[in-house]
This record gives sequence, structure tokens and C-alpha cells, in this order.
Amino acid sequence: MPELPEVETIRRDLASLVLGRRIDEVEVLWPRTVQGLEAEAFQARLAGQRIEWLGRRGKHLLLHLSSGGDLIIHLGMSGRLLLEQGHISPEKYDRVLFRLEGGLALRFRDVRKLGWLALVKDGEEFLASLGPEPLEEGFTAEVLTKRLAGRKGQLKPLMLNQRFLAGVGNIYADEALFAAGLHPCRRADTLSEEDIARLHWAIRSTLASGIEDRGSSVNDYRDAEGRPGRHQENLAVYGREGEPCPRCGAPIQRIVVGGRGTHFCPNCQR
DNA sequence: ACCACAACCTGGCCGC
DNA sequence: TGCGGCCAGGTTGTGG
Repeated sequence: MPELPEVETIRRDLASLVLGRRIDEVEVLWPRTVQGLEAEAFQARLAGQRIEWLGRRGKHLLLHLSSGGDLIIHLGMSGRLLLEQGHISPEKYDRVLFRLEGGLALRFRDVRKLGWLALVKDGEEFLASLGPEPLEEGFTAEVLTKRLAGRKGQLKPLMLNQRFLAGVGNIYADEALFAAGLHPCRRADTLSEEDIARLHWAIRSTLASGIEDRGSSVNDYRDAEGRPGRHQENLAVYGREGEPCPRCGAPIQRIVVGGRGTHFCPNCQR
């Protein structure tokens, strides 16, 4: 599942190859993938525009275009952005094809159709309701403290709430809570100052180490070249039900919290 | 604010 | 071998 580290890996991979290139032609194969515009209008508006820079906001990829607008891409659960050389034709599960200047092509492939693309005036504004970027300097322990104040819900659903914090999904939420030694069901307003400091550090280091490993390929995730990441090998709890905790050896438990599969160590996370 | 649940989707897996 | 049923999860929307 593409979360912040996976989207950031794709952004970095794409940047070196597509920056400054013109989009020659766009082919929408599954119109519902495109939000807010008819497929024909979307295709027509993108053709001829240059990709000026690539950004990321939470799990969204932003392509800033020469017209001044932004193309926002969300990979959903199973979305991939695959960069290829040569004239490509549609393959199974392809939803949108971009043919770029210089014989380069980009496929948006998405088996489960939960991903989407939107062409908007201002991407940052369009995504303004998202919470802070966890890896930016401005995301300090004080900021986290303020955002936690008055929150009575459990930590796990809060970590997944994109309005609370942008970019964390099910994998990195479980990993960050493990690294912080906090139980996923812990009420947010019961954290001490030290708890919050550990959670703050845990969120940032968990995401950073995911990026270092080029993302986690638990199911579907692939980078722009179609390669898996390797962070799944370094996950402490996610997907490891019954396996020994890397810290204390107790078996990792899987429970459902807020309707989501949740992995934790019952000994290290109280 | 918070919670529960449905909807969007489909491959993969289970049990029969 | 096949079929029905359920699960996975990111996000939004609804209703309590």
C-alpha cells in the first residue's frame, strides 16, 4: 500500500526523468479514475504541458504543470506509476497512459481502481485539509502536542486520520506505535510529555527508514521501474502476527482497531 | 469529536 | 475444478 515513503520513492525516481518534459498525449482508459473532469477534457487540457516540478503532500503526488495547474495523483491501494521507454499500448489494469516527449511513457496502473487523478488550479490549496507533513521541520513535538490536545480517540485511528497527520497509513502507523512503545488502543489525551516525544521521534524515524529502504512491498507496491521496495524485511510488527517481537521475543498480536488490522507487541506496547 | 458502517474495487484465499 | 463468500486497505460519506 503506497503510504508516504512509497510515494516519496516514486517522486524521487520520476523527478530525474520527467522533469521539464512535455506531455504529448494522454489516454484515459477508465474515466472514473479522473476526478472532476470528463476524460476528453482531461486529455485535452494536459496535452502540450510541461512537467515543471514534482511534489508530494501526504500520500499525494503533485505534478506542477507549465500552465500553472497541478496534476494530483493518489495511488489508492494498488496504484502504480510505471515509467517506460518507447510507444506503449494499454495493458490490463492500466487506467491512464501518458506519452511524454522523447519517447518516454508513464502508465497509471491500478487493479482495484481506488486510486485517482485530478487536475486542479492549486494542489496545495486542494489538499489544504490535510494535516502536517511529518518529515518537515515544522512538525515538532510541540506541534504534535497541540494536535493531540483534547483528542479522546484511540491512537491508531488518529494516526490514520489524514487530517490529523498526512501520509501515515496502516503499515507505518503500526510500526511507529511499536517504535514509540505505545498501545494502539491508548487514548490520545492520556499521553505524557515523554510519550509524545517518543511518538514524535517514532513517526519520523519510521517514515525516514521506510524511504531509505525505498518503501515496503507487502502486496502491490512497486516503484516507477516496477521494482519492489525492501522495507518489508525491516518491519517490526506489521504482518508479523505470531512471530517474535524483535525487542522482547513475545509473539506479535493482531487485533482489529477502528476496523483495521493492527499489529503490536502486547509486552512492549502497554 | 468520536464511532460504526457502507461504498468504492478486485485478486486471492478459504471452505465446501 | 468451481463457486460462493470474505478479506485486504485509503478515503469519503452517512448516521448515531
